[in-house]
Order: sequence, then structure tokens, then C-alpha cells
Amino acid sequence: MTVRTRFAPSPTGALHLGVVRTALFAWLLARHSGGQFLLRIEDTDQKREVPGSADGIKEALRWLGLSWDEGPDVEGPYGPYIQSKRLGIYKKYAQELVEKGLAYADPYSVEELQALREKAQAEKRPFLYRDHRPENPPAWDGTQPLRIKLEPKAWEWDDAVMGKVSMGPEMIDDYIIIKADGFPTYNFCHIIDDHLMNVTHVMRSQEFISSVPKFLATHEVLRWEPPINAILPPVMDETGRAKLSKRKGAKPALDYRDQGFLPEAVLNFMATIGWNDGTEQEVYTVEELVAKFELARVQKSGGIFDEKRLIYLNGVHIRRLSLDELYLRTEGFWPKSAENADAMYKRTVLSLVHERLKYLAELPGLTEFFFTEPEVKEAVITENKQLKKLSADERKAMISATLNELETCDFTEEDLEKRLRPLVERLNTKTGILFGLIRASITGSNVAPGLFETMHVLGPEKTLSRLKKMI
RNA sequence: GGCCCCGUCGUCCAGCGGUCAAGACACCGGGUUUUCAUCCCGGCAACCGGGGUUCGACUCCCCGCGGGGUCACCA
Repeated sequence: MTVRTRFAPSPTGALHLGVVRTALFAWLLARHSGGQFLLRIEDTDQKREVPGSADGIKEALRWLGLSWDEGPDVEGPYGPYIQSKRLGIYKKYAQELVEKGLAYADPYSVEELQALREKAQAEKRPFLYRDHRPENPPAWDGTQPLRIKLEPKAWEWDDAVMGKVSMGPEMIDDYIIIKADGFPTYNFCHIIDDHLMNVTHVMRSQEFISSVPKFLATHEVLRWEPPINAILPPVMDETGRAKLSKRKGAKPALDYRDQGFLPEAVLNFMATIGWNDGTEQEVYTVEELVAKFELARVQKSGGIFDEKRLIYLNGVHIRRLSLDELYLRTEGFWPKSAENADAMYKRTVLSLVHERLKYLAELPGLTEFFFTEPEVKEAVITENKQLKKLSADERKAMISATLNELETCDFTEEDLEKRLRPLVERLNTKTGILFGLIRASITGSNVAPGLFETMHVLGPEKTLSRLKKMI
């Protein structure tokens, strides 16, 4: 049996990382088993649809490399893969159920229903629609909601992640399969699609677990064999008190791209919330994830989204990149002042900050002074515990001596070191002080790459003029 | 509230009846170093509680407690 999984988002806004994790696990299972991964757009709620968000979702998936074998833009044998284009299919199945007496029109108004619900709540008992099933329902003319008739019974099933799960008959009720606007509900049409598209493993996040009996019962009514269900543990926000959601401020996935997070790092991070391979390995390439992923090792308990860990992993993945590869990825992240800079020069600058980068948006802050004259603020001196002890005259004297020494320097790293180290002794000071002063002068910062390499890359002209400016 | 799921360091997690309860992130020390970062050493820190079962429970069972989810013409 070929494994077929799917990711079926609603185009109601940007994709956030909690949802990405669901997509990732489905994708990993398909890729691991050499099966197929489908993308299906579930746009049956016209009111909530956000124009353009389906494109945003696809863009995010492409950025992450979660490629789909069938879906919008990649037609396959079971298309279309957009639910609003499949309305006829759902209607056909609905009609069949009506004819068999397995579905019926709902005669109640929204208000009447609401009143019944409130009454039940006031009496502290669960509301069940089936207690109010109309005895002689009106013929379904398509303007009333259509309900499926489900037999109330207890269900027990095997979930690929949670194991044995059971729920009582109160979890089953006649639910709406076609809304008054003619669109099907998720509960109904996703089952039809998953079946028709031969999806073998259906992954859903934990919020759906109590709906599973409903899905199973629907399969029974349709006389279909249900797929393997897998409930994924929730990803919680940093407070640990709520599921990650855009309402709670989860950032869109593409924000991470714009911050300069690498897709492989994001995938690595998300995969290890709720899954591990049982070894001590923490850093994975995407290929390794594909090779090692298995549903059986997916955790039952939820995990917190700890961005610090993502940042750490991103740094690891950046360091693993070759300089050439990293350079390719930095496009769009350089400071404005680097706009017309020479590619070779930028590449060299990049080599100096390669292992310091945690995410690419840090690039301007780390490299700006290589491209434009830094402003040396007073604070750079006063906030440096070594330099603030120096008087202005002492500083001038040191810089003068440095300028003097560098006059005949060829500005190779070796020569710079050969000149400046002895100067420390001659000036009767400490390396931290002299080098710190030079660094502040030429970079405008107390934090920068190694001094000699920085001076070498900057070259004699800029270095000397910046030093002179300090006097 | 009913129902359901979950419960190991602050965080991600290993463990699957017998371990000094491992690793990583974060944090704190120390080393390397001209700063930062990297790298290397070290430290802090956990089995929710109570009952069982057992020669022996983090591991199995029950009851609490805690957290999350769900009870829509949303997905």
C-alpha cells in the first residue's frame, strides 16, 4: 500500500509554525515511505476566507521545501484539489444519503437551535440534536441545512499516535453536512476527499480528537473503510498555557524567512517538538529527518515553542553551510550601504561574520561599518570598561602611535599583528585597551570580528582615515 | 460543567520493572581569545500527589490534582 498523506489548510490567513508542524509530519511520513503528499485547499467557509492566503500558504510551503505531489498547481488523478471546485461531488453524496434516509433537512432556525442549547445548558445536561430530530422533516430543497443521521454508539479505535482511544455515544450526534449556503462542512467533505483521494494516513492536531467518533460514524454510514488516524500533540506558545495560534500572536511562517531563518533549521526545530528518533541526536538535515521519521516515535504530550532553541539551531545550520552556500542565501539581507559593493568584498566580509550569525537579519548590524563610515559615539568609549579609564589625551597619543606604526605596514594580517602586538608593550598598556580603542575607532563598536582581519579587509585607506578622524 | 487527551530538569526530550534518571537549549562559572561569536571544560536543575500490584516502580493499575482540547450552518 502506497502511503498517501495530505495537508489541508483553510485559506483564512497566514500559516504559522504550529500548523507547519502538522504539514511537516504528514510530509515526512510520505517522503519517508516513498509515498505521496497532497495539498488540498479547504475553502468551504466563504465568510472566513482571506483573499490571497492560499497563495501565502503555498509560498510558505515552498520556502520550507514541503513539496506536494498533487494539489493546486500540480494536477493529479484525483483533482481538483480545491474544495470549492468540488461542490458537485459533495452534493452527490449528500443527495444519496437523503435518498437512503440517512440525511435530512434541518427545519429549525438558528435561534430555535440556540434556545434549545441554552435550555440544555441551564439544565446542566449535554445538548444533543438527535433528541430533537424532526419526525417528518421537510423535503431538502437545498436552502435548509442538511444533517446526517448517526447512530449513537460508543467508539473505540486505534490512533497511530495516541494508541487506544475510546469515547461514549454522547460524542456522536447528527451534525450538519451541507450548510444553508450550499457549501459542505469540513466534517463531511474532508472525509469524502480523503477517501476519494486515497489518503491512507490522516493527521490532525489534537483539537480534533473528540471529533473522531463522528468521522468514524460517517465512514460507517458511507460504507467506507476509515483511513489510519493520527492525532498530533499540540504545540503550545511560550507561556505554555495555550496552543500556538495566530490569535495568540504566533508569527506567520514567512516572518521567519524574512528574519533570515533557514528552512532546514525551522524544519529541524519543528520536527523535534513532538518527535525524536530515540538517540541523542538533536541536529538533523532534512534528509536525515526524512530517513528517520516514524509515526511510532511521535510523542503524545504537547510541547512548548521555545524560540531560543530555534535561534540556536539556526546558528548551527548557518555554521554548517559552506561560505559559498551561505553567500547565496544572504541576498536581500545586506545593509543598504552594501548595495553597490563588490561581490568578492561582500563574500570576504561574510566570512568574518559567518560563525557569529544566528539569523541573517543580523547581517547589517554586524557588517555595516565595512560599507560605510561608522559614527563613533561617545558611548562606545564610556561603556567600555577598559577604555573609559583613559583620558582623551591618552587616547589620542595611542592612536597617533598606532598611525605612526602603520605607515609602513603592508596590511596583511601577519604584518598588522607583527606591528601592533609590540606596540602594546611599548605603550605600556594592555592588548584589550589598545586593540579595543582601535576597534572602536574603525568600527564604531565594541563588538566586531577579529581586529587584524577586520583591518585587513577594510584596507589601509579606510583604516587610517578612520583612525585620523579619532584624533 | 460533561466528555477526551496529556503529565520526567525553566524548555525540548531519553527512559519502555532493577539506571548514580542520560543528552541538548537556556542560565551560571572557568578555559581559549584583542571584543563578540565559535570551540572546550564544569555547575545548577526533574520523575505532580496519594494509594495499590511487585522482592523491586519514573515505568503497570486506581483515585486525586494540574495543564490542554472539545462541546458551531469554523476548520
